[in-house]
Amino acid sequence: MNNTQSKLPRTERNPELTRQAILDTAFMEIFRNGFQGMRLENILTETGLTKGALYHHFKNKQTLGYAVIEDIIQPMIESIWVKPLEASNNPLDTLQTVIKTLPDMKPDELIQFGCPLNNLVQEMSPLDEGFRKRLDAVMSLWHESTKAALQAGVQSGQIRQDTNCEETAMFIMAAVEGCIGLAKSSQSLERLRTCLKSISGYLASLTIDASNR
Amino acid sequence: MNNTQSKLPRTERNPELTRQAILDTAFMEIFRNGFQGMRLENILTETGLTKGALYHHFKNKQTLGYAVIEDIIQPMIESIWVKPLEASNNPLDTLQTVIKTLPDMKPDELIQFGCPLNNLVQEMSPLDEGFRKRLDAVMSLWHESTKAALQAGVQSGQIRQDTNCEETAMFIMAAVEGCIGLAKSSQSLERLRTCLKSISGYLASLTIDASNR
DNA sequence: AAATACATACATACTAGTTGGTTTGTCAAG
DNA sequence: CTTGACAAACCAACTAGTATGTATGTATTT
Repeated sequence: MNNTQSKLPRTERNPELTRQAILDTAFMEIFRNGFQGMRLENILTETGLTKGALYHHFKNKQTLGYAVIEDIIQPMIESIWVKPLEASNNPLDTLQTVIKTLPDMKPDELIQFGCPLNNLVQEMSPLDEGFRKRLDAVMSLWHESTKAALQAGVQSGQIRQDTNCEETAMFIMAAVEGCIGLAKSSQSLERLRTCLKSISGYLASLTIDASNR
Repeated sequence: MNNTQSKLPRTERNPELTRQAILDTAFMEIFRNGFQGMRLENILTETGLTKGALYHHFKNKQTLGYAVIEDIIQPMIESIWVKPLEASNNPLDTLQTVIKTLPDMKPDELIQFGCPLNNLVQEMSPLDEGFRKRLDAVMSLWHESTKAALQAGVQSGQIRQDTNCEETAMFIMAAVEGCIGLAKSSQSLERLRTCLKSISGYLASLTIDASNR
């Protein structure tokens, strides 16, 4: 009787669905055009909603942006990085796998628009402290799980004991974002793959057999 | 008699100075707020010019953006990376030096606003093909000089023969941009330094003595 | 169980401010 | 005296945000 399947049941009221539809659309608009380039009007036409609905659920454009970070981007990072690494019994291998399979998820979007998290960091961190804090919090989540994966590699004897996991984790994050960003200027999936491959090479250089110091 | 010292001589006419003043101011505004966030009005107030002057020298906002890439950002990349690497008789060492001394140039700006080139790549590449092409051209310049430095390292016997200089150069660029971008979310110069240090570590892993394959 | 009261979830219409861009005029230089 | 290099005033489009109205759901009272 009730159509919870359809995205936006016009006749019925479903605040949860409505809010989620706004968030999803806002995310894609921000992903494509940046936060400053996002137009509320586009969200309304794409969702079929009106200003009243939007401003009922969100105080203003800024807080809508905050909500996109917390409710869309953070869960995204958690599902791609945090959860797989936590669930794995060989986090180092999982880390390699995640990096390697990254371009397979949504190749077109990844090449064209890059990383939603990094995009917002680069655009909004210097402009809005509220953005910066929330984005930094997500980065910290990612950093912690990556660091833990490396520490597991050290404990399992896969990685050299003298590895600074804190710094190495940061470098891996930087490298991943750098690779994705680099592919954007050339719009080349091939370039992204080869660039990510270098990260694997770097990780390999941290293994015991690769060192003879 | 003529005051070429002052930025903008009001009474006299100096189209070259005027154009440069617009470009310089536009660059800083783009650097801080992004291209979409840049307001022509701000450029006018900061330069003391009017709409007439701006639209005399530039057709529209878009071509002003293009000119900033070609006349400001490209020379910047050339002076920081290309020229030092070309002039050096030990390009690999010079590469290390450039990376290491990067945070010393304009630390505050670098942490707060990141890399002007990468900022524009991330923001505008997906939105405007004209931007993408021009930005990709600058990236290619940077890539060529970095690749040449690595090849010099191979020829001098500092780097392993089996190194893929093309791919490694791309990875270094990605890593550099990634490190700068990472520092932005935390606004930490310290983090930038340690992150860049990891690039040196990676370069070290390419040297002959570090490999035992 | 029905009526009342109130809150939630939107829709419609409008506004104030912004912003890129244009038109026209003017002054200096070659 | 013609062209280049600006200045001043203006315009049309856009855009976030608001004011107001309305339909629907829900709790309370009787």
